[in-house]
Amino acid sequence: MSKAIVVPVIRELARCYQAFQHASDAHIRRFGLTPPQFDIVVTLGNTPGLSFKELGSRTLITKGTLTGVVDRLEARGLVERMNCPEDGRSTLVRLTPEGDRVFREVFEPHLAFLAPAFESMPECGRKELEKRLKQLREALEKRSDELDKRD
Amino acid sequence: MSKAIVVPVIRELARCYQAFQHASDAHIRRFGLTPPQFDIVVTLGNTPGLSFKELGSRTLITKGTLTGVVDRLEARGLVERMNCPEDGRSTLVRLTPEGDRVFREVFEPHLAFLAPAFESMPECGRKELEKRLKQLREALEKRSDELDKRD
DNA sequence: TATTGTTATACTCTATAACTATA
DNA sequence: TATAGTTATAGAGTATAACAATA
Repeated sequence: MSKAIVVPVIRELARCYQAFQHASDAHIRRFGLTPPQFDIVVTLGNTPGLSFKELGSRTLITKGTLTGVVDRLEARGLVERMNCPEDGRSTLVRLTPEGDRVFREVFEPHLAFLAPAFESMPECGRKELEKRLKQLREALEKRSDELDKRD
Repeated sequence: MSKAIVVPVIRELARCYQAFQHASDAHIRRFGLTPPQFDIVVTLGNTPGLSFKELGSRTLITKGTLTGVVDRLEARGLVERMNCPEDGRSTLVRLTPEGDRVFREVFEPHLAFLAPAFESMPECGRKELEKRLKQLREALEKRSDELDKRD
């Protein structure tokens, strides 16, 4: 019976992520960014720029949606589009200096704000959690591949 | 330095939940439900009905949004509104027989589909993960309370 | 032919604030 | 006065499919 095994862990995973989201969203909105926009800014942070394809696969935002989210960030001067020298079909997105400033001003305080929650857990507990989450993620990704294969 | 502590665990938490979402969303959409709609149906499953207030706090959907999501589920005949006998201001939402049927037909296969990912982890690993996630969640909830207090 | 990104469409979700009715 | 839910508004995200340019 799969239910007894799956439900308790899923519930905790979902509730934990929701708690994270809840703490994050309220904090992020104070800086005038939506969660997907914040996701993009953070993903682009400390990179030389990423293609739409890569940005999409890292954030799980599909390409049609991504165009819109990037448009809005571009309109606000936080990111810019660049032609990709290696592949004429590809467009790179990178943070502008202003975007980089926002990344640093938003991301660092955001982490500092969340830190107490993580510091309350012993070092070994965090390591353990990290390891188990990684295991589960990899197993879940295999399930997604399985679903894709059915099409 | 908070960054070194927070980032790796958050990243794994986020990636793991994304992997779960990714596997779930694709699966759920095959049944014609959006993720928030599925969330509502699952939350109402095996209950005698919940008030909007309770439904909102369990799913983290704010009240204005919730009205719309419930409207769409009601239009499809999956849920129904009922007056609350104890409090005239309150409205209860519960699954219709059809909604209950969908709950069982969608939720069980959904779990069965995800199960292999969880079964790949040893029993003690799941328990450990569950425990750590709960700890982290409680700590994160405290951070949210902290943010609320500032207003 | 396949891939990258854009555009177009239609709908859902979202925050927010004003509103109604009950308590 | 406070609370539960609705309505109104405006914007953002979403899936999907058709499209252009390049590989």
